[in-house]
Amino acid sequence: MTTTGEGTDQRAAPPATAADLPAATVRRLPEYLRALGALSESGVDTVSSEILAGATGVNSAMLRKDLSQLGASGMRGVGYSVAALATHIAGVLGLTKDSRVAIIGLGHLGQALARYPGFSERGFDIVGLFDADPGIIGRDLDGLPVRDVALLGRAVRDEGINIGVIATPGAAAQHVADLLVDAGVTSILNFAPCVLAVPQGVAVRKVDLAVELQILSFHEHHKTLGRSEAQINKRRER
Amino acid sequence: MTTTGEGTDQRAAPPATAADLPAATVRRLPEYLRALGALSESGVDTVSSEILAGATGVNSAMLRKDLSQLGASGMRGVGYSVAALATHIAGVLGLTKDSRVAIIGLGHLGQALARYPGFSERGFDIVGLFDADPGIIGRDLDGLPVRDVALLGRAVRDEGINIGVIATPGAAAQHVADLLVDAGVTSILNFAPCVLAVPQGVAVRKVDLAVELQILSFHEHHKTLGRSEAQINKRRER
DNA sequence: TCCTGTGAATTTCTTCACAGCC
DNA sequence: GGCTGTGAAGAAATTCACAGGA
Repeated sequence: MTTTGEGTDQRAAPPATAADLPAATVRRLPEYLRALGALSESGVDTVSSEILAGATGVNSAMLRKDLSQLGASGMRGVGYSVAALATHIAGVLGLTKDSRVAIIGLGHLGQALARYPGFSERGFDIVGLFDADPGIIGRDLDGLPVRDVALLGRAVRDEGINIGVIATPGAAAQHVADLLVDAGVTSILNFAPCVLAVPQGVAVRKVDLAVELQILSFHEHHKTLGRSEAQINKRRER
Repeated sequence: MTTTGEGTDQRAAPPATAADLPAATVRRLPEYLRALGALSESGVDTVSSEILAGATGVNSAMLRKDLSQLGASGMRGVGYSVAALATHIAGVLGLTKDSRVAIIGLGHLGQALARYPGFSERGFDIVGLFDADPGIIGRDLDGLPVRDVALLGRAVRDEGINIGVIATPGAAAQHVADLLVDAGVTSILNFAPCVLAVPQGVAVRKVDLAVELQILSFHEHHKTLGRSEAQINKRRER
């Protein structure tokens, strides 16, 4: 995973809530949700764990275990209600209210993120764009102006921004993270190739595009040595 | 994370090679490499596991275990040679020879990827751009023309492309993956929001930007519900 | 003394396999 | 018969803790 910022909870057993879901389960929930959306559009209204697992590349027992941990419940002999399950997962993920996102750093990647339709489609409103480069400040991206990063803290407070996406060069990323944290943001998605230091309680997820390619490079490099293991891929008719 | 394509190895013990590295270790190697590069630029030439672990956000015992599995070896009482370790890791990852990458789908995201300097900086040469949209085919991106995706198979073979990056809409992704696989590509990085079916032996890694935000949304949603967390502000370090 | 390398313990994640309900 | 929910087993990943070399 390419992720940091997880909190470790060593507190004496509190009443179990959805907040106690294993990290591995949380990672899979968005995937389930996407598959459910696709099924829903195809007019399917009930689905078995076997089918849904196939559509998301996981084992069906794991899927059932994940769902039972949510408190979601299927019907024995029948399966899960697509609509009910989607609603339930969306609720657990907190997608019932839209999040307000700021993107900091509007180079090529930041601009692509700003225009990525997948964000607004899934309830993430991009409400602020910030950069430090005077040559970029003032530009307009699909109706949103790029503002000076010096205005970031105030904007976070005034505009209810709760997620920050950092797409700056590595050298600027820590400074931006500090600004976000000081303004009260507790969720950060970091595309810069560096590890961010943040206080406990702030969640950081990191996506490094070059890292992904390097992992592929490893597989490519060692494939000749007679291995395979893709296994998620049961082959499929096509 | 938000990643797939990892293998589970249930084969009877083959001669141990670098190819048998645990998936979790492989995922961390690029991160170590990046940190080593930064140290190297700062003129540091020896580093302890404690320091390097700090720079990459992992536990020092895990770092040592990872490195010892590579066959890399440090000097007791001293640490690791930054240069030697970087060379060693790059070798294991197969970064000694440049990879040849094709990007398929040149919407906003694909264009940003095509221009992302991090790829070429780390030895990934983008040598082909492909799209199905006549309005995009023929455009020029920093000197590379966007070609018709119908030419993809031939280009893979003629130009030695060994990694495919899919940045198309979800509906087109499986078709593109099939083209890549049929042409002999065995490493695919998928940005489309769907699970790809590929034969065994093909490595697929998936990056879904919206998934990352949804995971953050979960943390955001449950942070308030989480127990008091009296000392959310442990603050410190950086 | 400082730091690596590693067995053992621990925790987390995944799969199996089957009881129970429709 | 089909399918969920789950205890128990198994595998993987992580951390501990310390022996031993420089």
